[in-house]
Amino acid sequence: MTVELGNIFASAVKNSLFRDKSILQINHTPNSIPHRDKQIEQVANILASILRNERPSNLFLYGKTGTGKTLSVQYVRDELLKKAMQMGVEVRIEYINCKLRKIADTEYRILAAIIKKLGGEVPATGLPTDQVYSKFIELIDNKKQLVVLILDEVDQAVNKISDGFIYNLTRLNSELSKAQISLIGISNDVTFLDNVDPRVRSSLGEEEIVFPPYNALQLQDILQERCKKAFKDGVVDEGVVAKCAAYAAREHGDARRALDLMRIAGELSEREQSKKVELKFIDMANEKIERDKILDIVETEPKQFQLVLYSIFQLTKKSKIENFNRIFTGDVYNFYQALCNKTKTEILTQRRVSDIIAEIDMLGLINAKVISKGRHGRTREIKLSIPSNLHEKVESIMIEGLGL
DNA sequence: AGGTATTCACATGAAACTATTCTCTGAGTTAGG
DNA sequence: TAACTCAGAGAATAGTTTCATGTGAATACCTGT
Repeated sequence: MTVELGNIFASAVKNSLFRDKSILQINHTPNSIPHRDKQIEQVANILASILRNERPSNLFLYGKTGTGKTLSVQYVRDELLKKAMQMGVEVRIEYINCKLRKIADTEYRILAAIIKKLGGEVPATGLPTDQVYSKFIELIDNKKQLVVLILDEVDQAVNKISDGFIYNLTRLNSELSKAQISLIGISNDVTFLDNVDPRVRSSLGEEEIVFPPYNALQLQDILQERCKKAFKDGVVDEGVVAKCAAYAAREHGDARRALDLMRIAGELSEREQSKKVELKFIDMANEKIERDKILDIVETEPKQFQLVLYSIFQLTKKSKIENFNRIFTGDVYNFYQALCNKTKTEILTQRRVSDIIAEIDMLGLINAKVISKGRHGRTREIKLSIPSNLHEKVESIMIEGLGL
């Protein structure tokens, strides 16, 4: 039996609620950035010295996710490059996201990524790091120019690698004869500069700018503006935008989250053949985002993580039946060992499993709290924090993934 | 009763090891002149 | 003799093990009343 797809497609086109969905996508760069005037101005002020051919101060930006840091810097960068072009000033401003796994999450790879952006070539491995440094120097020092490196999510890089590499970068200026480098560090972690080598702190933090979270009203503005362009007229009510903003404001004012929510709510409304984006779709979108995130994590984590998670899963189940409500690291490890024997997998040390538990905690799948049981030692008390309507689905994914 | 010292069961840290992937180098091999 | 092949040395990285040290508070152990 053939399904009549023609109708589905036809109505999909006709009933589209979107004018331009890409406006709500996270990589979209809007041409105005509301409620960030002050920060943009500050960044611009500091970088403006480029136009006088002076090296700008190193700059450090921090604020939670989705507070417009990256967007603001990109914006200033674009404007500045235009201006510099007009004035014939030699500048390179390169943006590197230090969190991208396999691309720029180690000292070597960050350097390699920069070099690549500057037009050089570096093999993925096999070269000593200092050789990569000299290649970098060679590449930029051939003429008088200013090089600004924007390092997004530096905190990630630094606690993965050590702060030595930022120090190296700042120190590089003394080895350059013609060119000069400035750094712009961007971090989500407000406390990042506190636990970092003082030399790095003073050089990277020559100037600091804080991006506070958006409040619900500001988020509403942002959403309002984008919705006007992204959706067709009359599709989104005032109340819907307000609710969406309120949801995101609860999550530490994350604009990215708000936009995602809006976009997915739109998609869901379309799928349901609704003429408008209704309030209930915001709720559904919220659930869907959460759900997709969890399922994605569970599917993509490596086998050992799944084994540990599966152990926690089973123990949680057992604890409900037998009524002993608390689960500790030791319990998990025992179950895990048994599970490894059963699946003929090699058993990791408790040390490692302890770290894995901590990592699963970071991912938000469980809630692990270090507690002391007094004479009975110190452990993590572990609680599953996957909503119960997903349990079945998650369990089947793991069973399949582990071949149980 | 009130105070302190112990002790448990891991947490947390640092270093070292392993396997894999990749480059570079130089010895040995090959083919053409 | 130039070009080519291939093994071995050296690097980077991810994931782990080994060794070492840290730790919060329930309990055991005193002490003096």
